Amino acid sequence: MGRAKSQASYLEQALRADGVRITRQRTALLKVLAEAKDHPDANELHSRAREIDPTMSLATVYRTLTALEQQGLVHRHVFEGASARFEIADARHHDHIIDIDKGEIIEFRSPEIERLQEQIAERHGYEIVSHKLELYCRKKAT
Amino acid sequence: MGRAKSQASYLEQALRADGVRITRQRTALLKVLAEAKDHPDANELHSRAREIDPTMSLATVYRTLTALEQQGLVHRHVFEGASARFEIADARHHDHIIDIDKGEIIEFRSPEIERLQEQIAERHGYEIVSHKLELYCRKKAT
DNA sequence: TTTACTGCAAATACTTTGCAATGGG
DNA sequence: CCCATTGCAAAGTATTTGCAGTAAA
Repeated sequence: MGRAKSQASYLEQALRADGVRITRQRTALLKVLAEAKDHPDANELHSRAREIDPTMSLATVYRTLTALEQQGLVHRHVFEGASARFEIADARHHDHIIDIDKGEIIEFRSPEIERLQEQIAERHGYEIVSHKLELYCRKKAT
Repeated sequence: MGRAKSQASYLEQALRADGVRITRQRTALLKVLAEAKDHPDANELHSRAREIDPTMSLATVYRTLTALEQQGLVHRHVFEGASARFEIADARHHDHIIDIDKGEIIEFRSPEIERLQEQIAERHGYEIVSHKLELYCRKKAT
């Protein structure tokens, strides 16, 4: 819980530094984001934030998320056939396994794949600005 | 051109085999798909097909694409912040580099990365049903 | 002839935006 | 006190769908 709290205040600092005002609604959303262990969508974040501040509107959730995303503080993931999901930007980049039955998201990291990606881009005369690797999976029968 | 023509009639065969009727509109769309060297979206396919059959509606484009996708004959790609793009399903799987300045799409293949993906899924107790690897790139300054 | 397919317009689903009121700094 | 931010409702996008008419096979 210390983790979540400090993460939230870190985000506030970062926003404030950019001349952004910390409102009641934003404090609530940041708290919800910092405490989320899953990858909630805007609607889910709205419900959770409403429990802290019932005046919070969905529009504000979207506006704040967009702002946070533009500062690079939050990542927006658009998985197949679903609405966008959000998570606090982590220092260490990771990709996702999507459990197509349960909708669960599992994070993973593969420096080895990243290296290969760089090589491929290089080979085509490009430099990677961002990338997306998603594995749509099903639990193994076994 | 022979390539495109035979590809189109192959798709017709495959559809027909499934009890799907080959209409004037569908013939036009299949032709357009087979001739496309890029990755057009529904709207673009609609414009191109209209030149062959002006009665073609956007709804029919979407309906036919959905049908083709369900038969596995066409792939739908949803790149960041853009509408879905379609291409005839290729025998050999490939992933994409997206030129974020020009919007161009470059295809590439990496059996090495595929192998690593399998390992990762395996390690988490999953089997991959499908995956998506997209490199959002910018031409190198050199 | 049968019934899958079509165009059209309306419906979705998610996200963004205009506006007047509110409140953070 | 000023202007960024808010809630609300309306507007956007991209895609899907209901319906009555049309046309493959």
